[in-house]
Amino acid sequence: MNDQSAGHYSAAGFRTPDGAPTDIVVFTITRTERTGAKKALPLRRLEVMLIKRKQWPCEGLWALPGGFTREGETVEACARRELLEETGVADVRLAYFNVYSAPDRDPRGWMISHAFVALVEERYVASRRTSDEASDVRLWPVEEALAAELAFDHRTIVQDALERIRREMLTTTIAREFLPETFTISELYQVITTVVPTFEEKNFIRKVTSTQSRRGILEEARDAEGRPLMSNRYSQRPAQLYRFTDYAPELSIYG
Amino acid sequence: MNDQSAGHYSAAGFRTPDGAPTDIVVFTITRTERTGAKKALPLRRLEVMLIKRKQWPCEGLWALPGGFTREGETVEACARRELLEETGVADVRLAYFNVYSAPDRDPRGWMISHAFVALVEERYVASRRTSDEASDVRLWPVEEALAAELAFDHRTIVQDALERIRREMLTTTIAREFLPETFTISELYQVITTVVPTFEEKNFIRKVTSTQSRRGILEEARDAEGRPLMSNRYSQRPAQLYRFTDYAPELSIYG
DNA sequence: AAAATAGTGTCTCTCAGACAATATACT
DNA sequence: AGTATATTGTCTGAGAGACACTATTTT
Repeated sequence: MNDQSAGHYSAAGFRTPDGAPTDIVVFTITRTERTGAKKALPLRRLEVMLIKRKQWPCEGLWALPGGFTREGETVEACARRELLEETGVADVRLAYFNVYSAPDRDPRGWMISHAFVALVEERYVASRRTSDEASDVRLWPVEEALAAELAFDHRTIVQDALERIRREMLTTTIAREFLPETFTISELYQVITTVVPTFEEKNFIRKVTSTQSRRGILEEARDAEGRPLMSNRYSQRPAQLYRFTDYAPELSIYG
Repeated sequence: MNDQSAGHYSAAGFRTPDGAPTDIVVFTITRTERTGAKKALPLRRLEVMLIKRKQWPCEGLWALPGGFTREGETVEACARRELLEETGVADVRLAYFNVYSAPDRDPRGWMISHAFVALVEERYVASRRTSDEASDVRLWPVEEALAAELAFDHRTIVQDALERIRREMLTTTIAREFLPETFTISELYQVITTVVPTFEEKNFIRKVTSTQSRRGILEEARDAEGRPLMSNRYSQRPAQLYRFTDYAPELSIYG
């Protein structure tokens, strides 16, 4: 029985977990302007935020940010707090996606970990900094992170998170998390293919724009006088700007 | 610090959870043959398995089956074990779907619960029985269960599980979990509408059968000589039997 | 003028959706 | 024969997909 839990029910004297940590997979898309004077879309790359561990166990290995849930807090509150403490990232949307409970996953003992995923614009992670537990915080290209040796079972967690956002990128409007409020169709297409390299739609603009099939997920951006807002930031000819609506399409395999 | 965890790492002396229980939401579709000699589809109803609690806390209230994870077992193994111990249900597919960690969710202390959902044919739950912890085990029509006072936060958990299977019923082929190996289009349609009452497709047979839009999720059942297998169990004119293929369609809002 | 990217016209094929018509077998 | 359910025929309008063409701006 837990000596701090006097007065609490003991589950028939069973041993209880040594902790309920959280791990947060923070994805961002970095943008690198292409060299040369040509107007062109920037290079985009999907990256994941990792911290270098200072302490045993897995000292010196790169790991996901995260830490132990405290009494009186939900696991989501814990994830939010740890993300801020360890990396300085605040005010992001966190989505819970899985639990990791293999008995040998953590040499410190019996740890059942709760994994969250967050998608952020690059500027949100600009404020990242080191902390007591991390000697370094940096963004890793996802493929590199998956090829490296990470602490604990964090490679599996990153892999699972990646599969999750790939599915959601195609079935929900989470692309908006990586985009400014208004954007061109090319930018949207580029974001989607950055996360899901296998995505290919020939007539993307037609599909996403046509009355029926777009199902109203996008609307044209207009100024106060109702004139279409355009952008020629990445192109010669100005492109129409769009924004996501609040509409959430319902998908079905049956019709 | 946990006195049974001598030799284990202590998370800086933080208090640890008092348990990591699991809760399992078992859905089934009951079939009741309609009275009268007419050939007709049976009445189907979505039901959830609940047990009546024998002990404090929430004594006498209906609750989800579940229990505490033991050292050396994953939360999924725990869910499987508890389901067998408490209800006699074995060999079902369990899907993890959420964690419940509100600090006050369990009067016994700090309990972080892991919720699983299972879809089973009615015959799987025929073997249900009572146990040490449950004075009764029975299937509740889902709407009744959601209107009743359930133990802990189990009403919320059932609600979340229901939303989850409603989404999956339309986006995956989980309908197969409620159907025999071969079935008629009418049976499939009935299963879908039982779980998702708002589902309505006028020309369902055309959609699910046509080359393109069915995306190959169904195939006609045939006998050894290649003749189509038919069933007139629920109809005058025999209906073609189908089975699900292994094909998992990929959905997208972008095309 | 040439290049680069945005967007449109147009054609064909298929599907969605509606409804009528036909098929099968029970009462 | 009448009825209940399954399945097909047929028509129309709309979209998917391909590709050539036009538009706008920079170099």
